[in-house]
Order: sequence, then C-alpha cells, then structure tokens
Amino acid sequence: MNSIKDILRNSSLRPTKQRIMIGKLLFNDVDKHVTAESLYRELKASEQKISLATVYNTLHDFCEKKLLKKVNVDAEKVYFDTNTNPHHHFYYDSEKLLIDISKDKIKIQGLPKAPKGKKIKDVELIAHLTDN
Amino acid sequence: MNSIKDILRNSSLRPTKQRIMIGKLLFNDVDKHVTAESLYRELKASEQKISLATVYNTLHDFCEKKLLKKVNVDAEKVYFDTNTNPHHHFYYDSEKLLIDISKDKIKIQGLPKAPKGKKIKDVELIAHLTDN
DNA sequence: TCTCAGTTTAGAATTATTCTAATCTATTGA
DNA sequence: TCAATAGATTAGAATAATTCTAAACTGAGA
Repeated sequence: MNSIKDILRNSSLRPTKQRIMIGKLLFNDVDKHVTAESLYRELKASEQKISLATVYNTLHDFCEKKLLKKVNVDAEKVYFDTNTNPHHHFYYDSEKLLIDISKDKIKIQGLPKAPKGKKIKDVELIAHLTDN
Repeated sequence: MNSIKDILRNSSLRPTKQRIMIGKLLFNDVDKHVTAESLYRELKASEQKISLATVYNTLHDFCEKKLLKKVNVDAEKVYFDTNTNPHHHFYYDSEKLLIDISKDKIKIQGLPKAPKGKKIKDVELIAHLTDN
C-alpha cells in the first residue's frame, strides 16, 4: 500500500502538509469526483487550515501529474476525478452528480481522423440525464 | 428568409434592439461558435452600445429557446453554438478552437441505459486535439 | 549548518457570471 | 387614442470562480 507521501514523491511533488491533507481525502478511498469548493469545505470541516487557492493549485498540480483527471461538465463546475483511466460519464443534470461509465463498455465508431499535425489526445463523452 | 425579428418572435422573445444586434451577428452567417466575451468585443467594435450582462442574458435566453446550444469544453470558456442539430466536436486545445463533427458520422455503442426515472437527454462528445 | 535556487502557499487581484432594481413595452380597457 | 399595469428586459452592482505573485518554505550542495 502506497502512502500519500510515496504517491507524491513518485510524481516529484514535495510532500507538503497541504498536499498530504488533500491526498488523504482523495486517494484513501473509492473513486471520487470533487470540486475545489467541495474539497475546501471538507478540509475546513476537519479543522485543517488551508486556503482555497492552495486547493486549486494542488488539484491542478495533481492533474498535471496524472493523479487526477479534470472533467468539464457544467459551466460553473469543474470536477476532478480520482479515476484517471480512460472512461466516460453520466451526469445527473439536476443533482449535479457525476458517475463513471467504464470505457470498455463503449465503442465509438466513425470519429474523423485528426487533421495533419494534430492527434486526438482524449475523447470525452458525457451523457446528460434528466427526469423523465 | 426569416428576419431576425421573425426568429425572435417565433421564439416568443421580444425583438429588442439588443437582441437584434446579437441575432444579426449570430444568425446571418454560417455556423459559429462564440463566447459571451467574444460577442461582446464584436459588438463594441461595431460601435453598438450594450452591456456584457445583457450579452450573457441573451445567450442564455437563446439557449432556452433552442436557438443556440451551449458547449462546455474548457473550464474557463463556455461556447455557444449556432448549430443546434445533434452533433459533436473537435476541440483544438491550444488554439481553443471548436469544430463541428456531424452526428451521423459517429456511432456510439454500449451506452448503459439510464437508471429508473431518468432518461438520456443529450450525449456530448468532445475529441481533444493536440499537436503531435 | 548555511546558502541559495527553486517550490509552494495563500492573500490579493482578476475574470466570469449572476442578481436585482430600474427601465421599458405590450396589452387592456376607458 | 391614451393611460395604467403587469410582465419582460437591461445593465450596473454584487458575487463567485479562478489565477497571480510576493512572501515563506525546503532540500541539495558546500
């Protein structure tokens, strides 16, 4: 079992107090979808002292190191997903809730090839759910 | 040929000066992808007087009336697409440029069915392009 | 241990978006 | 036709989301 410190060091991120606090919340549990704001609230509730700016910085650092995956769903909400395997999402529009769909279930055919000099880095598929 | 006023009236939106200004920029031309900010700059350049808040309000009104389609790609950029047919997108990450992919080219298989009481309203697929 | 060159943090600044009070407009009825 | 009014629309002000940057911290080398 990797400690948070090891995870950080393996990604050449210094294991600072703030990053460990955040890492504990993110990586000791099942897969999660968080926002900067939701994490910040969780941290405050646990009496930890950290600024919202640091939460943002850390989430972005983690993304760069592929420890998290950024998911843009809603204009006013960026989610960070601890599941970094290629996969897709259901999004519950009214509940603002994100659910993973495993990638190997889904087959996408007919995607045009990328123009010269470009390649497809990532395919994001989000199925929006509403009440029926 | 529908005038902008007709388009607005058909959607039960009052044909105000501001909406007509915006409608002219959006609906008299080929398909476009705009942001509130980019539209606002265009309007200012043409000496029209309008507030950024009104541009936001109008874009959202147009979306509600299905005259535009909102596309969330990038955390810090919401696009509005004048092509309201179901379709998908290429996104040029570095250029922040959005390109339509016609829906009938693409086949998506294996999408789980929506949970009880929910239905899939919309499937958004964005293929991110980077330099290779 | 002491420097010094990055790194990291978080308050301040900026940017994006929404709210709401004031203004405008279409309709109704005299 | 015209005034009153209810609802729609606008845009300045407020809020919320995100980034910037100066100060604090840390680790490697002497």
